[in-house]
Amino acid sequence: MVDETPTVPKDPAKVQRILASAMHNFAVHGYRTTKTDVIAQEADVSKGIIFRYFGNKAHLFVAVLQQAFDKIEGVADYSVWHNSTDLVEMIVRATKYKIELQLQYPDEFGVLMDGYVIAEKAPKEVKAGIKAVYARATNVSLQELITPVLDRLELRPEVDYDLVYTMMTMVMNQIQEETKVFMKTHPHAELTEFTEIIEHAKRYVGVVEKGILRV
Amino acid sequence: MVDETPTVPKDPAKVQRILASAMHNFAVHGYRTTKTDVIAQEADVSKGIIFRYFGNKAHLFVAVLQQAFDKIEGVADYSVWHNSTDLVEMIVRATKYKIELQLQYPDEFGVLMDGYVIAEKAPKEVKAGIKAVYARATNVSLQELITPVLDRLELRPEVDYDLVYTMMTMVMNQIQEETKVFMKTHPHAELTEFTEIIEHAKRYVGVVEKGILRV
Amino acid sequence: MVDETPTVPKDPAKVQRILASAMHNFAVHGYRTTKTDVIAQEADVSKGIIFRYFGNKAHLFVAVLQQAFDKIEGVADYSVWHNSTDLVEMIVRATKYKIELQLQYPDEFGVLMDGYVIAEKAPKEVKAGIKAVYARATNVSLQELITPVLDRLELRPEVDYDLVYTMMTMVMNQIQEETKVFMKTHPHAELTEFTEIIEHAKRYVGVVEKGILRV
Amino acid sequence: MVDETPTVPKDPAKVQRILASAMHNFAVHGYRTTKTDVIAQEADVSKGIIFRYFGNKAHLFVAVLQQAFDKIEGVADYSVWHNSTDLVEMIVRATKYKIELQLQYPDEFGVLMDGYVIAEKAPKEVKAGIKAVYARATNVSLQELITPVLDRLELRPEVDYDLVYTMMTMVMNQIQEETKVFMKTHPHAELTEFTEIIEHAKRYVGVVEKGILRV
DNA sequence: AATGAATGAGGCTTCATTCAT
DNA sequence: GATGAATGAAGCCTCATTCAT
Repeated sequence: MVDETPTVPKDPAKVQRILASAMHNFAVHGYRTTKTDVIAQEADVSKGIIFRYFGNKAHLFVAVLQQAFDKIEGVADYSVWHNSTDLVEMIVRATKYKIELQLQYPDEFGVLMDGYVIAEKAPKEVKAGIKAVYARATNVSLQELITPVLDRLELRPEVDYDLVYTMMTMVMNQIQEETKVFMKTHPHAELTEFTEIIEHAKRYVGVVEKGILRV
Repeated sequence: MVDETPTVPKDPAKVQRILASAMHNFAVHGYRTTKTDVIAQEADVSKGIIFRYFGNKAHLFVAVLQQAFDKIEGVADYSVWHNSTDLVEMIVRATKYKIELQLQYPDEFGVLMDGYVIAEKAPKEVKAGIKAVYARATNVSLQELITPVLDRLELRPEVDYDLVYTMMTMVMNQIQEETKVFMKTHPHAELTEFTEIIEHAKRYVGVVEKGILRV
Repeated sequence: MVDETPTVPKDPAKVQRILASAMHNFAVHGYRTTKTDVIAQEADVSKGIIFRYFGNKAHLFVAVLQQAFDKIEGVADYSVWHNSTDLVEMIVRATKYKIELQLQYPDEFGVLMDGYVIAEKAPKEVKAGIKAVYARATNVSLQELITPVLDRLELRPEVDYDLVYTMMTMVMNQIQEETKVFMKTHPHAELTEFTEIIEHAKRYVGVVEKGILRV
Repeated sequence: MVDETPTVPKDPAKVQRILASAMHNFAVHGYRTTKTDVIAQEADVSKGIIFRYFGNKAHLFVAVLQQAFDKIEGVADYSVWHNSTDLVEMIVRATKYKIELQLQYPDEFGVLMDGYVIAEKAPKEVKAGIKAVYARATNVSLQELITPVLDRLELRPEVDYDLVYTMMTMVMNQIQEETKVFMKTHPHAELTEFTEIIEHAKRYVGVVEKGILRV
């Protein structure tokens, strides 16, 4: 990894305004449709400074992606996940927490959500950068978070931890999707309005635990 | 629904070649990266005719999306889904069938997969069109396909059909994802090479049916 | 050598107008200072067509250089040089002829004159192209044109053909320089107004033949 | 002569560093390709001061050109030229001396060499300035240096001093060119390696004196 | 009706110049 | 007076769309 723009002193306030503006635009409009002019304008900086700070649009995108990760990662409170006695409690906590994050950092979530999708279609200059960010970011695996909870449970013999991990991922994805949909129709919703989704989460995990069939 | 270009007589053969070429390009490169020049060239058609037939690139994309749906929809053999005695059998049949479709119509699947993602970021002219297509397409619900099977099962009291439907959707999405990943690394794979994924499908439905916990 | 822009049909009239406009601008203003907008405007074509035809500014410059060579080469009448009985006659003919060419193709001469100078400072993409043009162009050497004349002369023993060739090159360069200066102050001069320069040429060759010292 | 920036107190050390840095960059990369950032950086000076001291890039270039002249002029030892008994001796001395200068001040020579070429293509703001420098610089004419030597020689009747002067200029130009070529392939050559070029110089002057024809 | 060459608005990027500190 | 971060005009190039043939 080469530092793209060797040592350009950066005004942190401006860097943040640029990243915020870019974050928002990339999240809402995607990579290609976002114009550097607009980013500059919304960040209340000159167009030139973007290139001074980030080299080019592609690098800016990668920086945005990285910041999205860092921000989410930085505020992530894994204790929320760990100290649960059962999967339902865990999914409830996790869901609440994730929704809160999403309400607080909607653009960061937006960018991360389709960052990988974008990577495929993106000019190859961005591709590598994006993949690098994602690679660096996959340190904390959901699997190891679930493990302690599973250790307290007695699983059916044909069920291994990997299977549970995958099932929980499915549930999280589903909740994520429901959240996304709800947020689109209720942009200014607060956590309390998501009770229904959390109820869903419980039911999904209920199925994962006990199945749908009467014994 | 607006008819894009009022009354233009169209050569069906050319329409098909254009749609096929556009389908492939949109699937592989995405909307913005795909160039009308290339579409025209691969369709062995003049560039002008694309605009005469479809008005503009956005409309063409919507038409492509529509055709993707129609094609998939047209070949869909719902009997495959219906006549199953249990969910595992159903998911196995469905998965096999879906993989076959994907192998046969990779571009159609590709376009449909990120059509909705694209919709968000797309110039608003396309947005409505895409949504319309997806709206029209959700007629045949997975739910009603599952229902006959569920009617034969005895469910736990707190489980309703909607819940099962959602759980099965999750499983299908997961399988879809696994298939996509596998196909990227094995572009010319045949159905027989997907046995592992089908095994996964079975296990996922197993969990949905019986849960992970030892009774 | 790769054909830069595979098979773009070109309107010869426009190609010529572009080349002419570019030729003039490059000759007068140099590579960097010349703007593609201006070239297009003066050629009465759209900006886009320049890139359609020539790929980019660098390729356009090389094409201009090549055409300058071709044009000069194409009209070059080497018999003018050959059939001379002595060096003075030869230089007179050659000078007249070269002046005529310069009056007729001032821009071509201008471009060729500092093409090599430009090459040094030019973006490296142009560099190779320019060198290639010059390499291709050095087929007919001045040396072999002079040789037949020299064969008829009796040279002093310490003088070889190479020396004479170099001396004649110096004289040609000097005449070239004088012509350039004169043309700058008399842009619309005709051949008859160059008699003084031709007289100079005679005197220079006179010195080359007989020296300045009284025997 | 316009004083570019009326009355700005200048730190002589910085002025020199700027001029040196600019000299080198202009010599190596040419006017357009040279960036003020790089000049400032290499001069270990802020970019702002360049504009405070020199007004703009164009004026800086003129100043550089002027300094190149002054430096060369300042170290020029005309006695080298004067006290020669014949032209060959003179050209040998002169050539050696000029090569030494060139080895010592390559950038100054480089700038002067294509300063005039640049003048033509330069933004007209510079044009006048450059011409002014060259005009001021041609005070000491080669002609008057040669004159004393010529006074000792007996010339053929049709040969006047002007003619000799021009012939000697040609020779000097030729030598200059050969030197330039040699130095490009041998950047760190020392004077002793230029013996061949000096031999050439002798031969050229030999021809100027005695001609190529056997009497 | 079809063609595909031509158009030009619009995007990214550079770099001389300014000006707040 | 000096600094160097910030500015934005200006340049190159792309590609959806048009229109003469």
